[in-house]
Amino acid sequence: MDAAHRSGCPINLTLEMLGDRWSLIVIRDVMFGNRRHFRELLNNSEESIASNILADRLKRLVANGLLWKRDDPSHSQKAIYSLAEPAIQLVPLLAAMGAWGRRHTPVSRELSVRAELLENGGPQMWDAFMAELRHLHLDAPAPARSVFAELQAAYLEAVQSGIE
Amino acid sequence: MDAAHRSGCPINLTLEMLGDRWSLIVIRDVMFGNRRHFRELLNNSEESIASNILADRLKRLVANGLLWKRDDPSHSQKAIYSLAEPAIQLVPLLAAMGAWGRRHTPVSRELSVRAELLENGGPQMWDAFMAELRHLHLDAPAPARSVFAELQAAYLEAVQSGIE
DNA sequence: TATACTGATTGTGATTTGCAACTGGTTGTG
DNA sequence: CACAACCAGTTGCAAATCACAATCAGTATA
Repeated sequence: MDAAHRSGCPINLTLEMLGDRWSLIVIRDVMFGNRRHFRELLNNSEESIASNILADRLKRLVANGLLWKRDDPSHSQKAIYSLAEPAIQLVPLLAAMGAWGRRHTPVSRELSVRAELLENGGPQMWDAFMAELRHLHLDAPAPARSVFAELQAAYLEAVQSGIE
Repeated sequence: MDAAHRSGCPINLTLEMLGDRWSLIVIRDVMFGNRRHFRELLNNSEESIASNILADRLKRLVANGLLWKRDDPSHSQKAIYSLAEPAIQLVPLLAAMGAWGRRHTPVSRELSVRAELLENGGPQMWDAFMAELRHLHLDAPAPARSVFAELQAAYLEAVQSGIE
């Protein structure tokens, strides 16, 4: 085992990889917001991440095999970040986090409708979502159901009904 | 909403409360190791937490309503830390973290048998475990099934079979 | 040529972390 | 009663990390 690790406990090792204030925010935005470029992640971030932190986290997540990076053919300087399989398998974890946060923290309604939908959908919905993420980020075929569209629709409806 | 929060997203708010390298380690040790005193948490910690960090985390977790503290009648200086309901509801989240860590990090076998059991047991086992935690940490009646004992037995067996 | 956009880096100060020593008090033992 | 062990922390300090704002050089667009 790598001496750099504090222990071989799965909870500890998960914490060592993702236990900071920004890593899962970045993954959340790539996953649920489909943000694939540095600037998209930087400017559309609800929590306004700093650019050096974002650069550092992207580098670390790529190094740890959670994201992967490729050139954008439309622009020689642009990079496209995608979820790797380990990050896709974080769906149940993020669903659990959303469910817990919805009960025990002061969430806003618009930002929690997706968490609610994902919680109620259960493992069946998570599997469908993961299949879709494999299509969007890896080379898997498109699944019949688009959980992404369902989540977006629910979010947009919540935003709309909040305005009017 | 409190202006101290970065956003009203449930994932973000969960991260603000628990997204550091130690908070969930402390909760894990109270929950799965049934460690209730400061020194138990300090000395038996697999990851060797520093005493000032432990003191800070315990204070924060109590302030945030995840743990609660009472005097130990057997010793005027001893304090007993217990899980509050929000922390008990972290069981599915910790199960998901364990399951992910088991697949994507270099876990040790002894320390991952509990995670495996908890993953395979599914929501039914998590509910039974939460009922038992409510008995151990709150004033709920004792449930018929002891998931705690099942987890400990599996862990001890793994340790045994590793030695011999 | 001017403007905006690309993924970052740099500099600075504030905060958090890790480590070791220490504190004031309590309890059990000879 | 003396003394060691134990109790929950606190203190001091160096190192690492974080947050914020300004900046960078190389594209693309007008």
